[in-house]
Amino acid sequence: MSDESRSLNFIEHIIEDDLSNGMPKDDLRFRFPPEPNGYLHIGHASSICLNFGLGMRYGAPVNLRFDDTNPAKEEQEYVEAIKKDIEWLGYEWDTECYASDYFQQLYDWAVVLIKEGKAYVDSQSSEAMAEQKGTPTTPGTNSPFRDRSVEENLQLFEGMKNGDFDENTHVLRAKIDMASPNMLLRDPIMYRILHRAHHRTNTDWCIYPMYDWTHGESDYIEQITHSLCTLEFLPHRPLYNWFLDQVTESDKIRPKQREFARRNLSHTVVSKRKLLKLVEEGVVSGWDDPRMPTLSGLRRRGYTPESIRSFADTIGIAKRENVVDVSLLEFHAREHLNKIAPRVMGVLNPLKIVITNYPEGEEEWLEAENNPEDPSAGNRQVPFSRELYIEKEDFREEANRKFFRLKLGGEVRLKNAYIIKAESCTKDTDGNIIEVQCTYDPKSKSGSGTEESLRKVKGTLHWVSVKHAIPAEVRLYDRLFTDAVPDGHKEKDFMEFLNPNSLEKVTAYLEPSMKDVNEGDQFQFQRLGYFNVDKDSEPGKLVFNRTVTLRDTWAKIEQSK
RNA sequence: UGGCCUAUGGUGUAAUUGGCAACACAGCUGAUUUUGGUUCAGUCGUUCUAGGUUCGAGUCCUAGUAGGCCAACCA
Repeated sequence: MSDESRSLNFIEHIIEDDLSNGMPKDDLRFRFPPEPNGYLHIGHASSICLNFGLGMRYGAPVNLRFDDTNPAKEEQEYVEAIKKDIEWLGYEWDTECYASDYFQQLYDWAVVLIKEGKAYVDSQSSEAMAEQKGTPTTPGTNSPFRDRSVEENLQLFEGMKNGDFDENTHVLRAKIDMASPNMLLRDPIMYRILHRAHHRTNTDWCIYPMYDWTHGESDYIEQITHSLCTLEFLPHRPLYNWFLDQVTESDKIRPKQREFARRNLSHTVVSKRKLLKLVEEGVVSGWDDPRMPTLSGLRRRGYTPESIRSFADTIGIAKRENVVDVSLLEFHAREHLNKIAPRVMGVLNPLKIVITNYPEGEEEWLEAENNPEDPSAGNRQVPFSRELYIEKEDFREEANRKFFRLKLGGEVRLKNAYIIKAESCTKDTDGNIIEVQCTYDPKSKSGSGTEESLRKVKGTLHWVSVKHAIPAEVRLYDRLFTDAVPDGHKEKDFMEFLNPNSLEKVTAYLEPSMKDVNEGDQFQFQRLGYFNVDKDSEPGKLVFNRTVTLRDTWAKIEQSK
């Protein structure tokens, strides 16, 4: 992938600077460090594309490291889901690592810190410690246990490790500065007691290291050169460096943490906590509900990895707050799907038309192009007969000349078939149009080359033959939230902005070529949008998801009225 | 109100590091089209404010304003 024309983002500038200041290119190493406590979402995709993209750009290894220091929240299920998502995106990690692999090393280093008088066991309640911590505007005060002897600390810490104490009775703290203007430097907790089984170390440990103590040291152990994280960790950087100072040897690479702004997507939320709430409250069917901004949801919805990668590449990376409009993501989906999705005809909202001058009982199979963007996709046959379905919206009894569709006395082209003219229509007792009687011009057959077939008529409609149509469930999705930034309101909960119409299920009628499709297959239903086969499909009962509609300038004209 | 970060069209991101503010999306016009799709052409619109340094400032300095982050035994 050559992208020489693309300008560098600020992270790449930092790396280029390091390189020109003598860092050997071969030293470069990155990592993607998810916590296995939830599913990856579109925000993570940016981070994945950043780190793995850097790896590809510089030919550097990228580790996948699970930040699994909290057995209370983390599960193996998430590990598997995360690996699947990264592979799906098309990236390969160098080494699969776990912070839990480093528990012993971390413990040994903690003992060293205690011996050097740089860490101590505090035996207060969390409330008491919180109180002593002070506030951003007032300094904290020292813990009464801050000056315990090294021997006592060592003994207590070992007791903690051996499971001699209950949870919440002791913690190990770094001895830094209770008056620091940076709250994180006010004697941060390094270890807490947790009598919990860990998904990998089981019950080997009764104490678990905290994020700050773990992350930088893990980077150091793996010899990561550039540890990239989101902006909320920026105040952690001095602490990251302080911990690194305690262990770094001069002949080894000292990782550097740099921070970028997390990407927000409009009309959704990207926070594991909020997404979890949607799942738990049954607002969506699960983490992979096609309305979810999770990678598994987007995948099920029909977004391709290519489209997500090009999206991530386009929005780039920077340090300011941002809300990327979801229409940009949709653009990338359409751009890719337009190239690869075979075209088929399907009617979502059927209206029956009868071609009165077409012989009863007769049918013929017409040639249809599979993809005008890709001639190698070939052709297929679609059946034509006397009774057809078209979209309800494609017929009006009367309409002005801007309406390029079927109206009484007017002509349209049926895609791949004939030119028809609407002669009359029938209504039910409520006045709803239930059938349109049309005539066709037998000489106007598509591709026949006749003078009639070359006539220009303004509208072209998609259609299916009633007799040959396959009914299928089609799920039409809309934005999950009605507000562009549902969690951006101080007084209102994001749940108040849920879109009640984010899912509509209809029975559609599809051309018979769709009989043998498989889960995940993607199509363009002509004039409607891109759809894929959902995993809920069963033999004889197809289910489709609408990935995204086609660009619809007609809808815009209608809306603006 | 302590510390830190950020501020460029409607949105996102650039600007050869102090030298003509650009790219994509969205919007709007038009052309092409057997998808009101695609494609093509065009168009709209931008450096938070006030000072300062400089021949020259989006970029550097000062002050202000606005937004964000920080007081979990979460990450």
